[in-house]
Amino acid sequence: MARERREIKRIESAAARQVTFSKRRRGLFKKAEELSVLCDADVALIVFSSTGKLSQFASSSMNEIIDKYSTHSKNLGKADQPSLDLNLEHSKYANLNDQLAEASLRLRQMRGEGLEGLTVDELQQLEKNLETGLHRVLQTKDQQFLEQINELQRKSSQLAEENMQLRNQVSQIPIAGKPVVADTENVIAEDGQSSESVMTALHSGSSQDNDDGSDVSLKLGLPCSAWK
Amino acid sequence: MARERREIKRIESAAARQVTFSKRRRGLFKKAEELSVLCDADVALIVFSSTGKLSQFASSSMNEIIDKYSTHSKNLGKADQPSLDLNLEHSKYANLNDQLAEASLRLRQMRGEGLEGLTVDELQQLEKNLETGLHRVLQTKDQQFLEQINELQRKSSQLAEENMQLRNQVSQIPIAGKPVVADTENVIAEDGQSSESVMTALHSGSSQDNDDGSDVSLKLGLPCSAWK
DNA sequence: ATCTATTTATAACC
DNA sequence: TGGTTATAAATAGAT
Repeated sequence: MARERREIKRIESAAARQVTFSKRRRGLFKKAEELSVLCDADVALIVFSSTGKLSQFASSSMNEIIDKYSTHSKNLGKADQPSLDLNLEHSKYANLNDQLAEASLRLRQMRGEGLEGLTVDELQQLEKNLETGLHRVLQTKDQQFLEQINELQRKSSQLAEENMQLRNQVSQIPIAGKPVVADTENVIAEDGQSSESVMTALHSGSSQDNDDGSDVSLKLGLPCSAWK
Repeated sequence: MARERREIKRIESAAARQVTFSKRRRGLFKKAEELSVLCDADVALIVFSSTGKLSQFASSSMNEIIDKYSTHSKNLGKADQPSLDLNLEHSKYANLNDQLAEASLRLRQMRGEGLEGLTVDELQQLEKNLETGLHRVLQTKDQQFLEQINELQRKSSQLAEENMQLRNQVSQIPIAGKPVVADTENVIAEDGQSSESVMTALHSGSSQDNDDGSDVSLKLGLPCSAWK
């Protein structure tokens, strides 16, 4: 059931055998439990690895099942007492199961499924919850965008400063020909302007123009993959 | 593992349970044998159907494996029951617990809580889900309002008709004094008008003016508690 | 342990 | 029960 079909025959390599044992054992136990739950069957599974290690599963109690098995061909079906432990475990389990079912139902309803049986009041409550949730999600998203923008802005300022220093250094290298002072001033002016436009976008349209916010990084020449 | 995922939970329909039992039991036994052959393991599998029928598999001899199992159990402690069930119950329990935690987290997030750790992509997915859910909830609510309105309209028409018949009867009772014909005509005209206004509300503002829709029943004199 | 390409198992139908 | 088919799971082999 995989890359290649594997012949059902003893695996010679001890390492491979161990790996397969581990994987298949898990699957076997899972299926044993599923059968017992789905079909209300009593299942007992005992496995000894080739190294002699024991694994076991029993849907109720191993001893109980083995007893039942032993006496099955014989005569008496004796009344076995369900242990206190089992009952307790079962009720805890059932309780958790109920909670999970409840949570799943609510999730489905929030996704807009299974609404048929709801009253108008319930629908309105759901609507309110959804609107609240949506609002908070949008707020959080906005906040993340703002943080990204701030971060990008910080980086760009830093880069601009480094840039200026580098240009200063360059300008001090004696070169025959034209001076570079005018060039440097030009660059500083450009940086100041772009930084200010970012600030503007940040304060005016932050709650609606998030996607436009993403473009800021492009303008700054930083790749999208650098986000988060 | 099929047309649809099936929740691992007791199948209520006896017929379906029987079919699933038969199919899954075959699969389980097949895998038990494969494990024993591939990995040179000693495997014993005992299954009692919900009707009490026994099926078994043992890679060597069932009694031999059971004996080996008993020996192991003794070594691990006299009371073997706790170790068996507890481990299994515990893993089942933990698994359920995980599922519940997952569902709760998602619910919280849909309610807009615990969003701090999410990436922008995750937030946008959440936003999309919320919008879809909200849209479906609104649609369902609208539909219920429409149904209520239709029902109220039907009732009001019926009442109006009864009313007219009653007035007809009343008008035929001989009374000294003024005739009642004019009065009757008046009432009929009023009913026609009110019915038409309901229709108008229904077709024009159904998707936004739901709260106004509730008032229709008040105008018609039906109590809110009669809804649903 | 984690990741895919494949093989199996199997749920819903007949 | 015994097929058929679309899908969900398991898992072999590689990382």
